[in-house]
Amino acid sequence: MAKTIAGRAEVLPLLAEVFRAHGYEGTTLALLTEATGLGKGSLYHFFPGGKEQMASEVLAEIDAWFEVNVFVPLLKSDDAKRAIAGMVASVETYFRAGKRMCLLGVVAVGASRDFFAQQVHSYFKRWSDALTSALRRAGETSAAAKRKSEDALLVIQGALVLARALDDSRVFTRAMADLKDRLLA
Amino acid sequence: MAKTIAGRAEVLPLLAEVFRAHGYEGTTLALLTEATGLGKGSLYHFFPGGKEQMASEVLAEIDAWFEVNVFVPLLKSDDAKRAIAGMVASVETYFRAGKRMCLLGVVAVGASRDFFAQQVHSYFKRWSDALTSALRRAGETSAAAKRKSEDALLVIQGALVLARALDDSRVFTRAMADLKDRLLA
DNA sequence: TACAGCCTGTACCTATCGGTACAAAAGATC
DNA sequence: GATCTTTTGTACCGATAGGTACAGGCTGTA
Repeated sequence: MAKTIAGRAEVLPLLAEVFRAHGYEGTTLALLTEATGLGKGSLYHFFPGGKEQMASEVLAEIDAWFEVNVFVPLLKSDDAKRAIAGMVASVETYFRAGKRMCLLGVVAVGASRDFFAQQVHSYFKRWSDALTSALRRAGETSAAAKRKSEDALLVIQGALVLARALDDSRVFTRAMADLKDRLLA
Repeated sequence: MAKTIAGRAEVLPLLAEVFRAHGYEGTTLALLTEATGLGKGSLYHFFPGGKEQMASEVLAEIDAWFEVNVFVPLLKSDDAKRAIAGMVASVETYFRAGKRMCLLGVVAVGASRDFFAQQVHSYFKRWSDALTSALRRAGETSAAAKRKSEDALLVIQGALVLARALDDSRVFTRAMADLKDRLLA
């Protein structure tokens, strides 16, 4: 019982890295068994829904991480500016200073978006709403907060893409520094 | 002879749309034959290198389009500000107001980046350099021009990702309007 | 109309895809 | 240690992947 849950919790991050690196369509069962050390038997035991279920659960886990570490602080913190700065810092560590892609973004870009449209939409919407809330509490007008929050999300995604395209993670680091300034200006 | 070249020129855009919509790994020969109406025989006659060659030539064609319509104007125009505004307008039409993905970005994000790293890198680097040049001529300092140009590229990519994730092309339109203001400020 | 190219459709190839079946193993429970 | 459940490896499945072979059709030029 306890073992099962523990096993799942250990396996999900490994699956996540494969999906991140290869995208949904590029990820094969062979890649997944290799990365986890688990045979197909085990994988399908834990995830009877196969590849699609694995991706969906990985997405859910990432979502949960952001919920706890990013959205809630943004929504509940007494010090909104501090929460915003914290968000930028979290994002920077989470994406390994630009060396790690955003799986939600990767999925959004591919054809698999249709399968996970709901999860992808919800993730970005909730993030945007949380940041908008913090921005308003930090003194922005409602309209400005909304615009800035949308801008922030798109800068993060774009910085990840460009850093990878140019194979230069400093692009991401610089963008995060600029973003922080712009959000707290 | 003439027919061959014409055929190629007609086929490439059709291939491009398939790669855009499905990514490199998600694109299958079946999809490609369906989209072009050409059988495998014809496809392999034109592109003996198969899927990889098709993608590479599509990338090259897109690159050429940007070279002519974006990079050169940015580099050579007498009126730098006008050229920058023109770039934003071109980008907006090219990406169909956010409904069309950037294939170079899509490739950069996937595992296929390794195959096309050179082409992807060159595209973004040349774009960035061209925009930097225009910004300097428009009165920016060298450092500010470089930063703003990098920022512009990343905003474009990010806006495409976020617009697709939220399934709302207005995200892209708004981002382009903001971008124009920021570049010409 | 004959001939020489280019072009195309069909059949076929092997490897791998995602997924299933199931029996043996390994753990837990008593 | 016997029994019952969870976990695993292996073999296998049909479908499809990307790619090749090649015979014939089509096109121009003469």
